[in-house]
Amino acid sequence: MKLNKNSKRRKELVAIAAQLFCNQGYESTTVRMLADAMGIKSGSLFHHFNDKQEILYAVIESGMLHAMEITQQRLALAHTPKERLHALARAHLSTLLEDRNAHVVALYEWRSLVETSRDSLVKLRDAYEASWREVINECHEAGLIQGDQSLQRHMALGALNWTVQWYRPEGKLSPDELAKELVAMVLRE
Amino acid sequence: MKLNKNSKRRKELVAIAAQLFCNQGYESTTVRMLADAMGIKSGSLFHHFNDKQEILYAVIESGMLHAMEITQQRLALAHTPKERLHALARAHLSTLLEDRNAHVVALYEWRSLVETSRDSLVKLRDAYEASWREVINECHEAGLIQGDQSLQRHMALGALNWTVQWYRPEGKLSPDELAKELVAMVLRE
DNA sequence: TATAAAACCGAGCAAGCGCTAGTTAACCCC
DNA sequence: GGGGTTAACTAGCGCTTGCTCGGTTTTATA
Repeated sequence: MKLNKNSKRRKELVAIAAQLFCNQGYESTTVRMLADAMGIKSGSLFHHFNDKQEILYAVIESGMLHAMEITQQRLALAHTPKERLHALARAHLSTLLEDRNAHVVALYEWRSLVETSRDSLVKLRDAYEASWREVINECHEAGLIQGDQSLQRHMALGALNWTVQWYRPEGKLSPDELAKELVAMVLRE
Repeated sequence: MKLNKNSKRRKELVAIAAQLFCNQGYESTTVRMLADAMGIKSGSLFHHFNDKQEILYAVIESGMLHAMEITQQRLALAHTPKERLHALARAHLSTLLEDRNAHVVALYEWRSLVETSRDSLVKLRDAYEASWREVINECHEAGLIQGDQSLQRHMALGALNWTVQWYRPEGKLSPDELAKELVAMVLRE
C-alpha cells in the first residue's frame, strides 16, 4: 500500500494525534482512541499510516519543520547579533505556543521512537540547533558575552523548553517580553 | 494484604524500577520486565506493591524526598543570599546526578500518574520550590537582582532540569562550576 | 529448634492491544 | 458509464498486558 504523506487529510489527523499524545502520552493513547477522536474506525487509521509509530514520527516532524520555518523567517528580519538572538528566542516561543501539542510530544516522547526514526529526527534537531550555535558565536565575536558557548546555548534552550510547564501567553508577560528577558539573561545585562 | 512501605527490600526494588522507567518509560516497562530485573517472578511483585502505578509513585516520591533532604543540608551551611542561591543550584544538580533515574522519571512520567497520586506529589514539589521562592526573594531584598521573581525561578529551574539532557559530570565542567555559572546567569553578573 | 512472618512461585484469567483482511461507497476522468 | 483511486467500514486474530491466588520456601525471632 502506498501512502500520500502530504495529503490534507493526513495533516488533520496528525494534528489530532498531537493533541492526544500531548495530553496522555504516546503509549497510553491507543489506536482506538485516536480513531475515535478522528471520527473514523480504528482499522481505517492504517489507510493513512503504516503503523502507530509512524504517527508519532509525523507529529514530531511536523512540529520541527514548522519551527525551522518560523526561525528562518524571523532570522531574516534581524541584523545585529542581539536582534538575531532575540529572533531565535521569539521564534522558539512562537512554536512552543502555536504548536504546543507537537512540541510537548517532541520533548517528552523521544524514548518511544524506534532508533531509525530517532536518528532521523536528531538530524533535524541538530540542524535547528545550528542556528543557535551560529548566533551565539556572533554574540561572542561582537564582544557581547564571554565564556562557554555551548553552556550558554544549553541554558537558553533549557529555560525556553521549560516554559511549556508554566508559561501562559494570556498572563501579564507577553512572548516578546519573555524573549527579551531571556536574551538579557544570556547576555548578562 | 498489608504492605510495609519502608522495607529495605522495597527500596531496592524501587531503585531497580527507577532505572527501567528512566530508560524505557513507565508505560513501555511491563511488570514482567520489572520482575526479571529484580530477579523475581512477576506475581511476586505484587507482594511489595499493590499495583504498577504504586511503583511509579514510589520512584518519584523517593527522588523528591532525597532532593529535599540534600537541599536542606546544603542550605544550612550557606549564609549570604548568593551563597544560598548557589547551595540550591548545587543541591539540585547533586540530586539530578546521584538520583538521575528517579528524577528523569519525575520529569518525564508525570502524565502516567493517576490524579490523586499527582496531587500528592505536586504538594511535595511545591514544598521544594518554596525554598527557591524564599532564596530568590532574599536576593532581591539584598539588592542583588530586580525584576520578576517567579520568572527568574522558572528560568533557573528550567535550565537546571534541562541538564539531564546534556550534562555529564565527567566532562570539563564540574557540578560546582556549573552551579556557579547558573547563579551568575540569574544574578546577571 | 519451633513458629510466625515475609518473600516468592507457577499457572493462568480477562481485557485490551496493534494490526490485518476483505469489502463497500463516493468521487474523478476519459 | 466503466475503471481507477481514495477513504472508509466490519470483523476478528494473535498476542501481551496488569493482576490474582493458592501454595511453597526462606528468613527472622524466641
